[in-house]
Parts: sequence; structure tokens; C-alpha cells
Amino acid sequence: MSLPHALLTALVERPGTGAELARRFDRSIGWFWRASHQQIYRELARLEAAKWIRSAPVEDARGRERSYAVLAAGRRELKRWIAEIEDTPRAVRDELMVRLRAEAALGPAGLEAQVRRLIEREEARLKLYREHEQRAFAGRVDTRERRLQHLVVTSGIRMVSLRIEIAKEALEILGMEVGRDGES
Amino acid sequence: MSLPHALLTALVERPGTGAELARRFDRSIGWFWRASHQQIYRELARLEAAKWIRSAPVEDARGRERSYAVLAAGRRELKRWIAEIEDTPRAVRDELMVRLRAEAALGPAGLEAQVRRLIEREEARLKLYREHEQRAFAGRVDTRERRLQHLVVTSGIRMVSLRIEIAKEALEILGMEVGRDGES
DNA sequence: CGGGGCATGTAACCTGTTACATGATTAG
DNA sequence: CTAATCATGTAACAGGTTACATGCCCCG
Repeated sequence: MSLPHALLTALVERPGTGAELARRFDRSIGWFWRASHQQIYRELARLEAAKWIRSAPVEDARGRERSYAVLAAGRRELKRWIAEIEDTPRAVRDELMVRLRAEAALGPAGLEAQVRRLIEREEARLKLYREHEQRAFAGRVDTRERRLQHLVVTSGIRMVSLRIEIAKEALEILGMEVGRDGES
Repeated sequence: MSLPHALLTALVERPGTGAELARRFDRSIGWFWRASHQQIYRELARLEAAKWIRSAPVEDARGRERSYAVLAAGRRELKRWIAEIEDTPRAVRDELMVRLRAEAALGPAGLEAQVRRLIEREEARLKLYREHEQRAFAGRVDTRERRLQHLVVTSGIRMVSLRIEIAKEALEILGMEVGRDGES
């Protein structure tokens, strides 16, 4: 389970409030570990109870905004976790593949429109990722730290690109008539 | 949520017992939707309660083995689901990326060994997938149905390959000394 | 000063995981 | 005959989702 450690990482990079973290999760960290604001608040409360982070009311704040920062024990925990053996091989979840296989088993069922929507969404996402890469890294990928950060961003780009490529191939096959060979 | 529909798909492809489904999930469907045997039994009970599948004791069975098969209502439900709008943009979960980003934030913390193990695991998986592709499709990718099935299998291969490629690039960066440029 | 939006939650529920239980079957 | 294995579960819990609640601020 990684949510607490994703949050610790975000807060090591820069302290912030719950809402700000939720926004950052939408912008970049969340590319690889999505979390709703409810999850984030619940987890921040746990991390504070464990004394891995501390919070303080934001000065001049509207409402009850609190800013969170990582404590020494939190850094230790994060460092420990990085090298921890990950024995659970991760839960794979890809609905498109399940649907493709279902359509293969049942015959045409209207998956094409669905896939077109998926392609649109993923292309929008790809555009966003590429813009982020330009903005954040424009030519400056020098240190070990920045290389690692850059690898994470480009990995996102490559994974989304692959998903789009596969979805487009799926479209071609879905367009075929049943029983036809298509090799004509 | 797709587990019920992954199970329906598996049972449309071929009826079977709970344990057999668990094994099939390890072999191929589960590449894209993993499920433990406990989950499978629980979900089979629900699907039967919903009258989407029916079960019968296996003839000459050892123990209380029951074989499940999809009913007409189950096929209708699966067909409906295939074309359903998928508005939840899917929960992305990639621990490696979270760890890379954490190591970028904290400096070297022993991630290299972890990544090496990951590469080994993924390469074993890749080998498995490739063997499966050979065995199941050897040259015979003719009909629409088989093309879809083949796309699912090759997509698995391509996704795992990309993960390995990225992990190997990560290894190179992780091996760098902090503060060095590496462009020497 | 009233309505909409925002930050921070609470509650109920569902999914997925972990640990264990039971009875039958097969292997030695 | 006994031990290991297999199929089928049960129970308890942690993680994740959805719907709603509260109080403050800012805009008009």
C-alpha cells in the first residue's frame, strides 16, 4: 500500500494543505497514484497521529486551513519504505482489456464508441503530460534528482502513448465484419 | 467495477468450477484483472443470486465441486456492460513510480536492489506471456474474434516490455553518484 | 447580506486482502 | 492409515468510493 508514502513524498517535496495536495495529486503525483480528497484527509490524520507529519493552521487563512510538513520520523519511514521488499506483485486493472475479451466472446456489442471516447480522453491526458514535461524540464535534466523526476514524467507519457496505440488497433479490429478475414 | 464481468466473460468462454476459474485467472484473464480465490467464490455466489449464472454439482466430483455456467440474463448483462459508458477514468497504481519519486526527493535509499528484483519478476512474466502467445495463436489469427483475443495478449506483452524498459533506465540513473552529471 | 464556492471533514458502503476452517481426496 | 493437498468457503479488517455536512470566505 503506497498512499501514505505518496503523501509523504509530496510533503517532502513541499509542505502544503490538504486541498493543495489534492490539487497536486491531480497534476502530477496522482498520475501514478490517484487519491480522492476524502482519502487524502483521512490519511493525513493518520500520518499526524503516527507523528510522521505535523500540521499548523495557515496564517491569514480563510477557514480552518492547515498546512502539513514532514517530521524526521516521517523521512525515516519513507526512506525505509523505498527499499522495502515489495512482495505483492501489484493488482493489475485494465477494463479495456476485459471489455475486448468480452466482445470477442459475445460478438459485436457496441464497444467501438466506447473505445473512441477512451482515445479522446487519453489523448487529452497525453497533451497535458507533454505540456507538463515542457514546462517543468525544458532542457534541464542534469542532476540525479532531476533525471529521476524526468523519468517518472516520460514514463507516464510512454505508458499513455502505448494505451492509445493499442486502443487504435482495437478500433480497426472492432470495425471488421464478423466472419470476414480482413486479409483481402 | 469489472470483476463480475471478467468472470462472466470467462464463463462464456467456457463453463467451469471456482477453482478452475481461479487457475484461469492466473493464466490469462487475470493478466488484466487479478482476483484471489476468495473474491472469486464470493462473486460467483453473487452472480448466482442475481440469476446471471447457475451452478450444478460436478458429476463424479471429489468433494463439493460445482460447475458454473452463464444464463441468458448473464449474457444480456455482459453485452450491456461492454457498451456502458466508463466515466471513472480508472485508478492508476504504479508503486515503482512512487518509489522513484520518493528516492528523488530523499536521495539514495537503496532502491536499486528493489528494481533489480522487479526486473527479474517482470522478465519471468514476459517469458510466460510469450509462451502463451505461441501456444495459443501460432500463426492462426484469422477471425475477428481471434484478432481481438490476440490483441489482448500482445498488449500484455507490450505493456510488460515497456515496464521492463523503464525499470532498466531507472537502474542506470540510480547507479549515478549524487551531484554528478553523468554526461562526462 | 445572500448565494456560491472552497477547505475540511463524516458516514455508509463496497471491494480487496489476510488468516483461518472444513471436508474430501490422493500419495506415500 | 496418516499426511499433504485441494476445493470451497468464513470472518475480520483495511483501503477506496460516494454522498452528504459544515463553516468560512468572497462576489455581487
